[in-house]
Amino acid sequence: MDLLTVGEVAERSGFATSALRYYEREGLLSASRTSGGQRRYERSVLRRLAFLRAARNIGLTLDEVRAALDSLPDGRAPTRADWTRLSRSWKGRLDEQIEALMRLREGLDSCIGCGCLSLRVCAISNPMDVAATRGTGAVFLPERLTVDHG
Amino acid sequence: MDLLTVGEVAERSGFATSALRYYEREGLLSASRTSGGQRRYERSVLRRLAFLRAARNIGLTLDEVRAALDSLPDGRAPTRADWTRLSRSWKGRLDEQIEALMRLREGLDSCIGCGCLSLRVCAISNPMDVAATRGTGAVFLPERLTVDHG
DNA sequence: CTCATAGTTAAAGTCAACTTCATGTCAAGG
DNA sequence: CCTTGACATGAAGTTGACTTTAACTATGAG
Repeated sequence: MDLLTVGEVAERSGFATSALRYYEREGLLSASRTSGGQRRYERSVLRRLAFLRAARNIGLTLDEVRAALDSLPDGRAPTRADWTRLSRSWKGRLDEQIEALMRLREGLDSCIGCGCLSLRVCAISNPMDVAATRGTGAVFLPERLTVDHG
Repeated sequence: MDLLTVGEVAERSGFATSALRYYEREGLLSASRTSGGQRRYERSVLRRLAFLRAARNIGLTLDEVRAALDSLPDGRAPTRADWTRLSRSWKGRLDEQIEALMRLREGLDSCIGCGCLSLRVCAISNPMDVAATRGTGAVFLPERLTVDHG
């Protein structure tokens, strides 16, 4: 058997079938159809899904994943340059995230160390002064990390 | 003026008034009312909101923030023990997050270094082997970081 | 007293990334 | 041929953390 059913792809990739159909609607995946209308996937879809999972793990949105995938012309395999470029940009994002969290942790460490009795005098819990001088909004983290879903 | 209006609290805390009302509905905040029904906040609410923002920055859900705030009896100021306990548990969470991201970055580094031409042979893009032996789902990150909103 | 500004409510909308549901069709072993 | 389990679709539901809307009221400077 050369082509895979949606169930087989689901099992092999770890994505739910509903997710696979969703990705197809979103233009991230494609599949041929049987005469009866059922999806049949080529094996290469597994690589694509692996890429997708890795990207999602790193925190990319589906829009970003789509952009990355679209930068790889459909027929050909990704070149070394493609892959280097993509993974390097991912690394940059990871670097940023890690740095932001480490800064946060540093603040927390000094706060535990100082043994302050009240939240009033503690820098990490009472960043209003910072907010006052820098405007409202993000205090500890870069914008991107503090704006979640709302 | 001893008590603050919702607008003043919004400006000083950086939260939108709609967020402040939402927090009140959710039992995270409280305020007295004027004869006309408008909210009037005590100054201490600013500390509470600072705590809230710090916690949210670290990635706690509102449920978790509520639990933390509920562990501080309403009338009294948080003791040193309270504060140490809370910030220590936050640090643990940060440590975990940082470690997960660093592991991810390491995989990415080795992947860039190896110069593999195809996603097929690359560990970070093609974790199916791992998935096959460890079951489906999280590949690079601990469960908590990979399960987002769905 | 007037009027702009700021406040009130309940209910519905938003966003991302899916999942669930209702209803109906396909594929393949016996 | 029949049945069972997998697959199809569109529409609606889920989650968390808010925001927006609509319709109305309070506050306080002038």
